[in-house]
Amino acid sequence: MNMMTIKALEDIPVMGGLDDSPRGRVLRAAAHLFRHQGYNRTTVRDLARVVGIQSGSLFHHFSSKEDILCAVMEEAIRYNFARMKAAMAEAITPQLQLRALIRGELESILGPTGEAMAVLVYEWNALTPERQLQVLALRDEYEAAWLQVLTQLQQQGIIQHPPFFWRRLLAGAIAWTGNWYRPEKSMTLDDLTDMVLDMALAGRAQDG
Amino acid sequence: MNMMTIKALEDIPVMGGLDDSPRGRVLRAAAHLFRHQGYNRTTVRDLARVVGIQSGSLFHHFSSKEDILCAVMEEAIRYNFARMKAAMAEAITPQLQLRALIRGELESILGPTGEAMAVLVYEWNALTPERQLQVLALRDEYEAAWLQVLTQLQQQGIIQHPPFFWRRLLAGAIAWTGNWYRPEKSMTLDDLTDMVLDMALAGRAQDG
Amino acid sequence: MNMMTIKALEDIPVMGGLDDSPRGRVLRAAAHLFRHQGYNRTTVRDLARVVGIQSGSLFHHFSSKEDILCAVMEEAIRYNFARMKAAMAEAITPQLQLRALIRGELESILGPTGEAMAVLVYEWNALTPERQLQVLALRDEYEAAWLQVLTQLQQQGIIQHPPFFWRRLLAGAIAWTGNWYRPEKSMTLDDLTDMVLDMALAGRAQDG
Amino acid sequence: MNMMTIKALEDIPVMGGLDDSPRGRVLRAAAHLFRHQGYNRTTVRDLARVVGIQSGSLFHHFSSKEDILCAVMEEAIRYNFARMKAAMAEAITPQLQLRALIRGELESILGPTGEAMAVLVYEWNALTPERQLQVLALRDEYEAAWLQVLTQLQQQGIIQHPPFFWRRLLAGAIAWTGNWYRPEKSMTLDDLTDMVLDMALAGRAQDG
DNA sequence: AATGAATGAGCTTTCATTCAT
DNA sequence: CATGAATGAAAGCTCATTCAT
Repeated sequence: MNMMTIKALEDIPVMGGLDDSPRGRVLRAAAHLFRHQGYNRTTVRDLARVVGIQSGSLFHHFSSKEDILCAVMEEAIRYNFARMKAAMAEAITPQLQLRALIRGELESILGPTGEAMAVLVYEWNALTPERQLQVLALRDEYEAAWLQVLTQLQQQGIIQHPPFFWRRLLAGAIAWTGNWYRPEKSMTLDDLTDMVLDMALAGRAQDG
Repeated sequence: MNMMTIKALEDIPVMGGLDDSPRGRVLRAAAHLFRHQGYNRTTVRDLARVVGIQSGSLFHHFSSKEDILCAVMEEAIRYNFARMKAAMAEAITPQLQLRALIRGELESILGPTGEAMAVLVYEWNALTPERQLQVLALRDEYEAAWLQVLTQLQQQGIIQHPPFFWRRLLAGAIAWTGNWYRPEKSMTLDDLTDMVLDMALAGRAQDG
Repeated sequence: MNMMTIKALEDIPVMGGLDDSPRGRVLRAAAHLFRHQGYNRTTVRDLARVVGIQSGSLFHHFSSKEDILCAVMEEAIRYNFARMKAAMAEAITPQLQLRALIRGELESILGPTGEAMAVLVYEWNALTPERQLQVLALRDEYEAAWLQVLTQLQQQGIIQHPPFFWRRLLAGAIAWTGNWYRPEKSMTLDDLTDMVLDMALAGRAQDG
Repeated sequence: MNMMTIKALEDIPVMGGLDDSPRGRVLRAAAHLFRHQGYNRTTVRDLARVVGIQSGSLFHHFSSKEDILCAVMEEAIRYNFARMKAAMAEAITPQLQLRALIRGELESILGPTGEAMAVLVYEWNALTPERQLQVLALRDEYEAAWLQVLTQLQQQGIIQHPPFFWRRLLAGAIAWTGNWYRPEKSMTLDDLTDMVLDMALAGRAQDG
C-alpha cells in the first residue's frame, strides 16, 4: 500500500476521548490507518511505526490486532454516547432532542472521532462474531435513545413512518456524510444539521 | 475466517447480468464472498473452491485478484445503469423519474446485484487509485442522471436544498438499506420506495 | 521479465543448421530466449508466442521443456562439429589446423550458433545429470580434435604447456568473446582469430 | 532439483570476507546453492534450510531473493578488490603487477570466493538492469587496475595487442578455470599462474 | 497436428505473534 | 515495559504439462 503518505502521529487529528497514554496513541493511529488503508492492509508494523514504537511492543498493550480494532470501535461509541447523553439532557422538546441527536451524530462522524466511526462501519466484519455481539450491545444502548425520540415524534404526528425504519434511513444518510462532506461557508455543520433535520421531519407539513 | 459457512455457487443468488460462463460464475462467487468475508479475508483458494475450479485456473480469466474485484464493481454499475436508463425512459414527470431512480437504486442494492453494490462501497479502497478512477468514470455517468432530475425538481420548487448535497444524503439512506432491510409484508419494496420518496420530497408541502 | 523486448522469430538470427520446420523454428527461438532471459525465466508461453503457436503445441514436438534445452545444445555442437571437421580437412600443418580450430570456434560463438553456444555454457546445470552425460559424449568427440592438434604442436616444441590445460585456457578465452566482441573494422573476426592464435602459440619464439 | 546432495552450512567452504553473522551465513549458503543449482532453481526454502532458519526469517536480513543474489556478487567483488589492491601495492614492476593480478584473480575464482565469482558470471542476467548497473560500477573500478597495467606493458612493447581486447581474452581464460582446475601436485596454483602469465606475455620474445 | 482451458504443485513474500534479552 | 529477530502458516500468483475437442 501507499505507506509513504501516512504521516506521524502528530499530524493525525486527536481522536476525541483519547489521552496521550500509549493506549490512546495506538488507538488514534489505528483509527487513522484502518480508515485510510483498511484493517487488513494495515500491518502492525505500520501501526507501530506511526506510534513510534516497535511492533512487538504493541502486544504489551493489546492482546491482538483485532483487539485494537475492537477497542477503536468501542471507544468511539462510548465517547459519542456520553456526549450524546449530555446534549440530550439539555434539549427539552422531542424536536430539539432530534436536532441534538442529528447534530451529535454528524459531529461524531465529521469530527475527531470520524475515522473511528468509519472504521466501525467499514471494518465491521473484520470482527469475529462474538466481538460483533460485544460491540452491538454498546450500540443498542445508543440506538435506544434515537428510537425513544422518534417514537415520541410519531405519537405527536410529526413523523409518519415507523420509527425503526425511519431511523435506519436517517442513519444511512448521516453515516454517508463522512464520505463527501467537507465544511465550507455555504454549508456549515449547522446547515448540514438543518438539512438532515428537514429530511427527518419530512411529510410533517403535509398534515398541517 | 469463517469459511465453513460459505456455500457452493448454487446457493448464491444469481447476480444480475452475469451468465453461466466461467467469468460470470467467478464474479458471482466473488461478489458473495467479498461481501460477507471482505476482500482481503477472501483468498483466491476460497473463491476457486466455491466456483468449483482450482485456484490457478482463476488466473486464466482474470489477471489478478484485484482485477476480479474491479470487474465485480464495474459489472454491477453497468448492469444497474442500463436498467436505470430503461426505467427513466418510461417516467414522464420529474417526480415519477425520481421515484424510478429511488426504486432502481433500492433494487440494485436489495436485489441480485446487492452484494456487488455492497462490495463497491465497502471495498472501495482495496482498489488502486488508477482503478478507482476507472470505476469512478462509470459512476459519474450514473450520478449525472440523478442530478438532472433533482435539479429540475428544485427549479420547480419541489425540493429546496442544493441537489448535489440532497442527492448525497439520499444516496446514504438508500445504500444503508442493504444492511438492514429484509422484505416483509408490512414493508414491501414499494413501501420502502415510498418512504424514501417522502424523504426526498421533504419540505415540499411547507410551501403549500 | 522484460518480455516486451523480445521480438518475433523473423527478427532472430537464423541459427545455423536449422531449417524452417516447426522443430527448427522452436529451437531457434529457444536459443534466443534462453540466452537472453535464462532458461528458467523463459516460459513455454514466451517460447510459443515467439514461434507463433500455442504453448500446448510445443509438446507435440518436444516431450518437455528440458528436452528443448537439450536439443538446442546438441544441435549447436553437432552443427559446429561438422563444420569443424570440414575445415580441419583442408588444413595441412598443425599450425594451420590450430588456426582453423580457433576460427571455427569463434565463428560458432560469434555467428548464428552463438546463442545456442552460450546456452550450452550458461544453462549447463539446468540439465539433469543423465542429459549432461549425453551432451558431454558429443562434446568429447569435439575436444579430441583439439587435443590431437595441440599434442602435435607440443611434440614439435611449438607450445610448451600440457595440451589439456592449454586447451582449457584457450577455451575460456574463446568462449568469453561472446560476452564482449562486436565486429568492427579495427577488429575483424580474422584479427580476433590472429590475436587468439598469438595467445595459443605463446612462448613459441622463446625457444627460437 | 537435486536437493539431496546439498549439505549443511558447515560443509560449505567459508567464503572469504564473510563472518558468522546471519547475513554472512546466508551469503555463504547462497553462493554455494546458486552456483550448483542455479539461482532460479534454488528456492528460498532451500536456502533457509541450509542456513538453519525458517524461510520467512531470510527477509529480515534481505528484502528479496534478488537482494541476496546481488549481495553475493557485491561481496565477492569488494573482497577481491581489496585483496587485489593490497597485492598490487607490493608489486614494483608492471610484470610483477601483472602476475599479481593474475594470481589474485585465479585465487578469487579458485579459492573461497570462487562460488560467488561463478555466480557473478553465470547468474548475471537474473539481475534487474538497475542492479546490473550497480554491480558494474564496482566491477569497472576493478577492471581499471588491469587496464592500467596492461597499457604500461604495451607501451614498453612487452605485449602487442590492444590492452582492452587482450584483457578480455585473459579474463575468459581465467574465469573458465573455475570449471576445470583442481589443485594437484603437477599443477599447483603457482604453476597455473605462470601458465596464464605466459599466455598474457605471448609474443613478447618475438621482438627479442 | 493444433488448440487453449484447466491443473496443482510450487514459488516468493507477508505478517501477526512470540520471546529471550 | 521495550526490543527486534525469529517464526511458520498462509497469501497471491506462476507455469510446465495434460487432454478433450
